[in-house]
Amino acid sequence: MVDGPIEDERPCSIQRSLDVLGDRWTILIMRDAFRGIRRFDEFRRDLDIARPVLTDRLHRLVDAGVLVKRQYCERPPRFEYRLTEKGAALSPTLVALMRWGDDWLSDDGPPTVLVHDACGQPLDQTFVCWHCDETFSPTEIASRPGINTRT
Amino acid sequence: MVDGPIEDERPCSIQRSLDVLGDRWTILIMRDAFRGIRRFDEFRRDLDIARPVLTDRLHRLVDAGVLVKRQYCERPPRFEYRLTEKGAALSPTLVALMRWGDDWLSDDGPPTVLVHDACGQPLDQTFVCWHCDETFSPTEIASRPGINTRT
DNA sequence: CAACTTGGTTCGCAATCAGAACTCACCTAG
DNA sequence: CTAGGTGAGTTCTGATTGCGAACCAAGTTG
Repeated sequence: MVDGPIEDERPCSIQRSLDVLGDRWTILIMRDAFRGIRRFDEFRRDLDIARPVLTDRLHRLVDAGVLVKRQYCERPPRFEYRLTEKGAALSPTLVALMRWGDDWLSDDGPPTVLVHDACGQPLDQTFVCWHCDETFSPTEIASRPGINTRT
Repeated sequence: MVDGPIEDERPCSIQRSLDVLGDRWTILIMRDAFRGIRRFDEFRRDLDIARPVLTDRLHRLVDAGVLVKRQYCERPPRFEYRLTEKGAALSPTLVALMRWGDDWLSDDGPPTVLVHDACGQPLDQTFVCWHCDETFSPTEIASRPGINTRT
C-alpha cells in the first residue's frame, strides 16, 4: 500500500472493525466459528479460555451482529453460536491474517493450506480492479476520501 | 469460507499472526505506519496512546521484524520507525479489515476509499485460483493440511 | 539561562484477566 | 430415587496489564 495519507475526520474503518474484533480472543473465536465450532464448551476447550471471558466475548459478538445465539434443543436446553452474514464477511480478513502467518512466521511450511474448492489447487488473495480488469499488488494502491452519502 | 475442519497440531497461522498483532493497539500502530507515520510522538498524538504502552508496542514490533528503528538525525538524535518488507506484507490484512468496516460498520459510506493507482477506480479484494485462472468467493474455499517441508 | 521538543522511563492506581468454585437445569446409570 | 455427568453459565478471588501523571535527559531555540 502506497503511503498516501488516509486522513479522515470520521473514525477510520480499521478502527471501527477493531472496536468489534480488537482484543486478544475475539479473532480466535471467529476463526473457530469458521472452523465449524458452535457450542460454548467447544470454544472453551479449543481456546483454553476462561469461562467468564468467553461469555463476555460471545455476548459482544452477538450484540455486534457477527454471531447469533440460537437454541437448537429444548430439553435439555442447548445453544449454538453461528456466523451471521456479517460474520461470514470476515473471511477475507482471516484469510489475510492466515496467509501472513504462513508467509512470515511459519518457517516449516504452512500448517494448513487453503485451496480452491473446485480444483483443489492453492488459492491466492489479490487486489483486483474491475475497471482495468486486472489484478495488482499492494504497491499499486492509492486512497482518496470517501463520499459521505448522507451529509 | 466453507466450514471444513482446519485442524492443525502445529499452532495455526492465525494464532501466530495474533501473537504479533493481537492486542488493542498494535494493528492501529501498523495502520498509522502505512499512512506514513514514522516518529514516536506522531504515533502518540495520532493514537492518543499512553507513552509506556507505545514504547512497549514499538519495541515488540521491532523485535518481530515488522518495523525497523532507524536514527535519521544525529544531533539532535531523532528516530523513525519504518515498515520492513514483512510489515508491508500486512497490507492485505489491513485492507480486509478496512473493507469489512466499510461494508458493515459505516452506514454513511466509507470514510476512505482505496483505489487502483493506475486508473483511480475503487479496488476490490478477491480470492483467485491461478490454476483455473478465475476469481471466486469465500464460499468456494476448502482447506487441507499443509505439507511440513522440514520433517 | 529558561523554556520547549523528542523520546523515552518510573511510578501508583485502576481495569482486565485467569482460575477455581459455585449454580442450575437436565440427563443417565445403577 | 439418588449419584454423577454435562452444558452453559455466574461469582469470587488474586495476578497481570494498562493507563495517566510525573519525571528525566539530550539537544535546540529565544
